[in-house]
Amino acid sequence: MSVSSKCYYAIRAIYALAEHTTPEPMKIADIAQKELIPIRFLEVILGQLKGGGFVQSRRGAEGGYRLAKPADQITIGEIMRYVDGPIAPVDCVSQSRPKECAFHGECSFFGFWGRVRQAISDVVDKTTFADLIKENQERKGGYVRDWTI
Amino acid sequence: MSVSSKCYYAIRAIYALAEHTTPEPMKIADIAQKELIPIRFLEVILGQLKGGGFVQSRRGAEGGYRLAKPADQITIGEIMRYVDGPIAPVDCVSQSRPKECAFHGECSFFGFWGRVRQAISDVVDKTTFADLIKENQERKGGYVRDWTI
DNA sequence: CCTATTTCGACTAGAAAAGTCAAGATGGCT
DNA sequence: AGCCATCTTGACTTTTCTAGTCGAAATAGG
Repeated sequence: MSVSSKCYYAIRAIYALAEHTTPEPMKIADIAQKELIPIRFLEVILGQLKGGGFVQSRRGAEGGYRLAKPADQITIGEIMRYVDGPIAPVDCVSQSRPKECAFHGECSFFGFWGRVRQAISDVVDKTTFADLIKENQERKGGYVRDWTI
Repeated sequence: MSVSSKCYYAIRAIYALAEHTTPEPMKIADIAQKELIPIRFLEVILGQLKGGGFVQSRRGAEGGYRLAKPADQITIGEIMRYVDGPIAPVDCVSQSRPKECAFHGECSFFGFWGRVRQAISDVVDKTTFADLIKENQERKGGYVRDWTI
């Protein structure tokens, strides 16, 4: 029941990009340093995330990465699914590509595993990176400036 | 985020023993056949479960395994933890043996992973094997005879 | 004593995870 | 145009875990 380190790295990389509000893209080396990710491995991961449409890159000097969409439109669950595959304790209760097990419709555990999967989804699919950033600003600063009118 | 097949086998083995209500112990071969578990692998698993105090064994002819305590006193979560280790998406939020990560108290994800772990625990630690058996009797038979007065 | 059965530890093949590396393509800057 | 920092790609390695397998010993009942 645990997330691969690759997946956690991916999540942290996205988080770093989400916190990086200035317009120029963020360099791989900066992300790696901030989030303590092996730089060569991070290259691989960012390449994958680009393929999934989560980040964009700019080459050349002054190049780097930035988010492809606003942080409040990316959930943690999306990234977990994209990097680690379906979120399901056993294959037969996967939402996206359920796999029939040997017990077909007569499995005594189908309902149970379904409830486990739902419990996880309820957390990870309802949390966006914007939510996390806000949560941490509150925790650190004690308050968050609210710009809404 | 998935359970090892060893762990799922262990859960199914316990379930088979819980359903086996006659007094004599149940043979490994019978459990293996009923739950579709490779018999040699099941030997390994039952040995481990015995070490954890979940099952008892009797050797020799007419030997076999039986539960060490009633089915309503064994939760799925216990078995999962015993076989697969702590139930936690990342090591730092494990209840039993949390492992400090490189970010110490300043981790932006600590709260989030904690909520994920809690969501899972809320399901697996509150479901006993007796609950599962009852659920399946209701599903199959349409009703369950209630022997309580 | 004999036999069925459990028990135990060692062993292994294969896959996946985690990370490394080198060489080439690209784009901004001077 | 030329330089250089940076991204891009794909192959490669190393380590760890998974999912078993196997053989021999111990044991209990008949």
